[in-house]
Amino acid sequence: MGKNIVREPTQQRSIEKKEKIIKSGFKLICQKGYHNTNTAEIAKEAGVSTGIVYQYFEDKRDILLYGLDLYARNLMFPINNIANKKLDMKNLEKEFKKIIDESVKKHNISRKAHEEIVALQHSDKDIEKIFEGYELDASNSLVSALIISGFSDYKISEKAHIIISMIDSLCHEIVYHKHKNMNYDTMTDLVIKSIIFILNS
Amino acid sequence: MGKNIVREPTQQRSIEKKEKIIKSGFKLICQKGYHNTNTAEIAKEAGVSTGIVYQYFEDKRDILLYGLDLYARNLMFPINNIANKKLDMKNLEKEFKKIIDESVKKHNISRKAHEEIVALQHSDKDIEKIFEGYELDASNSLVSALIISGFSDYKISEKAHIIISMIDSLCHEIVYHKHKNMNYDTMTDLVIKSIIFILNS
Amino acid sequence: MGKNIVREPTQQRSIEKKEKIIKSGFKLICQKGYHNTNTAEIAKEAGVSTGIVYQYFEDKRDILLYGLDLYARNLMFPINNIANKKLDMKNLEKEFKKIIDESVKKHNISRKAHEEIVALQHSDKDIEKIFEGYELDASNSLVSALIISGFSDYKISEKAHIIISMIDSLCHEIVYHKHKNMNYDTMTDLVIKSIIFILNS
Amino acid sequence: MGKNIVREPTQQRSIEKKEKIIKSGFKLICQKGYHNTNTAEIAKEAGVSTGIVYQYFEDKRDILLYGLDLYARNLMFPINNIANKKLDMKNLEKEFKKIIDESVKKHNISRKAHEEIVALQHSDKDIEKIFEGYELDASNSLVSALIISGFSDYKISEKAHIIISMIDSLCHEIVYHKHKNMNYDTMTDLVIKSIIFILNS
DNA sequence: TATGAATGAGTCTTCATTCAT
DNA sequence: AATGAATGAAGACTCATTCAT
Repeated sequence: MGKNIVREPTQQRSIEKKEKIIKSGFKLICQKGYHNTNTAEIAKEAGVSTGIVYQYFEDKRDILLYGLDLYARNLMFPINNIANKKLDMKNLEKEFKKIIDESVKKHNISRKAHEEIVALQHSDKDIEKIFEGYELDASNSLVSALIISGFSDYKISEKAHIIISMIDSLCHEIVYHKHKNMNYDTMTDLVIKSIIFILNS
Repeated sequence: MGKNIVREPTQQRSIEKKEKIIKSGFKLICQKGYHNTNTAEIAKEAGVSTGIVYQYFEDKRDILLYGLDLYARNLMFPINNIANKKLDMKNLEKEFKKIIDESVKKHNISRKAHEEIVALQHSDKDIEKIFEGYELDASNSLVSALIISGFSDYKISEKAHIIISMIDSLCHEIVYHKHKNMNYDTMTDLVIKSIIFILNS
Repeated sequence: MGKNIVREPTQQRSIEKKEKIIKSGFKLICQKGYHNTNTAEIAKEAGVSTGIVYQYFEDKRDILLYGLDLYARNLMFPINNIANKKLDMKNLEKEFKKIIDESVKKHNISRKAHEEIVALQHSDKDIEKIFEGYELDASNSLVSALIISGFSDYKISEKAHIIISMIDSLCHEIVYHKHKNMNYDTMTDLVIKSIIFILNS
Repeated sequence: MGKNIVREPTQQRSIEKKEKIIKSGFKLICQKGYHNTNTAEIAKEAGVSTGIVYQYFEDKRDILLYGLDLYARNLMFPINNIANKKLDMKNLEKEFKKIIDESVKKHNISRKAHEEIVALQHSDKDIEKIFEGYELDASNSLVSALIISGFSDYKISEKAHIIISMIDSLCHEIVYHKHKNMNYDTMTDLVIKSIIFILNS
């Protein structure tokens, strides 16, 4: 009967506790998967009792939602950060090298986490919505940066999407380095050249 | 906790029954997710009793493993099919258009299934291994096709990897069409041109 | 997601098991109250595991509902049994004495049970409905018996209702004998005379 | 498990606070049932903190006990009010009509509350005792009124008990009017006549 | 071989009660 | 005296796995 009352913490210590739970929960979920992580573990990891969790969160899923909100955007779509940044057209290679480097740096989320998060999208409509938003933002972000920088908007959505995909794939390869025989510098170089090629198409 | 005795069926009817369970299990897992599918459902879908499942399979996970083995390679990595195929160098655009079209066609696995399978990789070391193998195979497949077709093997692994990523991303976009405002013909065209650019780099 | 599948037992042993659970559950609920009885106890009392309970019943409440259906009508409204019975108009006192005696005998449900059941009505709309039906049946039962026996139907609903209330109160007093100083024969006699007085009003 | 130290408030403000908690608790328990009302809600309704509740009360049940003590007697047994009142023997019908009307008026406690309170009796020995006292008081009350008014004390306890039961049943019927087709004036009339008949038996 | 009833450990969630401040 | 955050035991329910038939 009637939704549980979820307290919105106002005191500093409470806010910290809530964040601790989100952090611990998100960490464990990323490490072991949502279904393999139980609330007791989350509470223990956060150093609180199981009961308190339900004063800050609707339910287990709610913890995840907060976690995504706090950590996922940047981790999953670091390209968002370049919005409204003007690119130096004379040094496009350098510019994209920088973007890729930053993306790799931001991609400091474990491979497991990344895949778990991707997977969670489809078992939950809300999560799916969140991620569609992130993707759209990333795309728009790049589009606006390109237009500000003077690129024509000819086929710009499609170009942006392909570029983001390429950068994303490259980052995954570099960060998770599944294929030991791959030369990442070579790959990066190839990707950057392709991006510039695409932009000039 | 001693290992369950799992019978390896020899009779035709038994073999069919085992395959039916694998098929039903894989189907349901793809549709609803591994954790949202229980063994009773799988048995029911397969038209067998819950008990019999454990005569053919170690446990629930085992059904999935068999399912992946039977169905995942082609569904997840359709590019595997081009191994040892010689490409017509004069009509590379057409050749890659054909590869992409086939990939899209093979990608007829639902988005849910795809994401579920991706997710499962990280909760299970064995599944992860299976998929690394698939990916490697896909890469090797393309590399060998390219070499047979006369391409130099200069940076060939890296190129193949990027190309596969691009085709994969494109397929997802086309098949799941998350972004309604994207023109897929334009995208396909851009991707093909980039691939050729990469190959000629 | 999707209601649990509740099996309707067909085999004799299963039917017995289901009835055992209902019986045990109803017994415990009557003894200790619905909220003070947990599913583990019910299962233990019935000699089954907790899991099996949920193969036969939707949930804990469902056990109660079945229990009411099986046991409550007669226990709570024993007067139902006189439907379509012709009363001997020459010996009305005897007839009602018999009805009261039978009611008392049938009232072999504990006071606790009775009160718990009454209480449950108001926390559950379905249970309330069930009991309204029982009450109505009891009333109709008496009305029809009276009319068959030749009583005029003048104010017959109101009379029947008052009579049933009186018998009910008397039974409770006799069965639960809260008031030690009460002479039940005297009370019964008074009640019977009042009933006849009412019928002749 | 040592008994909680419960402070007996002496200051005016504290006394008011304690009463506020009792009132709020009793109100909520009557509205939603004892088991569906939690201490946090009671505290909130009373405008105090959850912690303070345990300075005034042993436990949750204790609040209820106080509530019953303060509010239940009159609500459940309005006939108590006629104690030591002399009845006008020439206008007995009018007298009992008045008693019934007052009882109905006093019965302005919701049906839910009434049934909840009845239910609580059997899950708790102390509550049971309290109610037995109330009932006895009601009975004695009527007996004394009758004797003062000149009735013989022949079978007087039994008569009083039956009369109280009849009035109680009538009130419930009128107040909760479960049976839509019942004419309450007719019923009241019948009941009064029966009462007088009983008294004259 | 096959059935499907049965098991019981494990999970999420609630809430009376306590305690640091 | 008061607060309300924190505790943790307990309960309903699920489901992979086993077992009697």
